[in-house]
Amino acid sequence: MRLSKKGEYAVRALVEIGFEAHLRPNSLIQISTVAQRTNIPEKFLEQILLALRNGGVLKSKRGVEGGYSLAKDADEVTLGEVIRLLDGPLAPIPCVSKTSYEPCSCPDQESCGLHIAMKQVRDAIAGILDSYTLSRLIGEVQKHRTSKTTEWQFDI
Amino acid sequence: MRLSKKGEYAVRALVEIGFEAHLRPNSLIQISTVAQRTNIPEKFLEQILLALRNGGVLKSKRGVEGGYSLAKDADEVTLGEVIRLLDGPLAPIPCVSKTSYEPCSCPDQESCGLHIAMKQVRDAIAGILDSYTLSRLIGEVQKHRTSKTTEWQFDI
DNA sequence: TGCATTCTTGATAATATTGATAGACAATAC
DNA sequence: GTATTGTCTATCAATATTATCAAGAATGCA
Repeated sequence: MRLSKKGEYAVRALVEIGFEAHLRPNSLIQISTVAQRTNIPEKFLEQILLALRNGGVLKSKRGVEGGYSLAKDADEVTLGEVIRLLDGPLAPIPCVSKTSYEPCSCPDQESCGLHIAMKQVRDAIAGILDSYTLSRLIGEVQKHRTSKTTEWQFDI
Repeated sequence: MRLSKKGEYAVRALVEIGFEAHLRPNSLIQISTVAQRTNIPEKFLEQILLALRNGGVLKSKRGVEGGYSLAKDADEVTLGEVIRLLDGPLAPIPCVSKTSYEPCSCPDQESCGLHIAMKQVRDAIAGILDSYTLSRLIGEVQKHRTSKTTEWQFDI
């Protein structure tokens, strides 16, 4: 029942990118900067940001002064969307997935107890993650950061 | 965010064992029988049942007429307990796990957006699975089975 | 133009996890 | 004492995960 590092890094990087956009609208942020601030291996982060770009969450610009920025407003990006992009379906087992259903090996799905229970789990997870927007996340982070350390604000 | 085959098989096997106990109290059921009824590879199932036994969910008896049965009442076994035994913590990331916490690599956990969100996911998953008893599951399965096919009852 | 910068792409390596199999061993009932 | 059934340990193949490398392509600027 684990989120992969990819999914974890994706969310943390997005928060950083979204936070930057919040501080300096229309600015771009480089992979290397995000990697430094988040402790994510740079080359690995590269792949992740690319996936987010291809998934329509980020947009990018190459060359000097290039970098990444959000492709849409932060309140149109959900955690569910991000995690699905990097980690695939949210459902604990494929036979309860809405977005990518696959039958399981049990003799009869209708009477399969696991199926019945996991449908509820799936709905709970999707309910939380699909309604959790990046902007909400950034808001929470901001609250913590600004209340805790002031010098941080100048550190950027 | 996936449940492993081990976890999946464990639940399905337990339902089968519990169902048997419900039909014939004090009876034992053999690995091979469970394997046949559930389509689970027998030798793999062996390991799983062993883990459940060592975890206190099942008890066993060797030799002729031996087999497995529940070690406690079906309404004292929860899905959360079973899945933790086979798959480890329910938490999507270790830094929000209550049963086996581990710090993550993010610069500051308190202000980590992922942390904040995943705590909610963890609570939702645990809330469902830790209150979902085996007896409830068996009840659901029984409803489906008896309402759907009658011949099945004699098939055992 | 040429050059530095930055993202893009594909390949590859290292490691961990998963799913599964094999075989020797121990207990039980008859 | 023998057939049956669970116990335990080792091992394996396949796959997924995590991460790195290197060559390439776009961009801006001198």
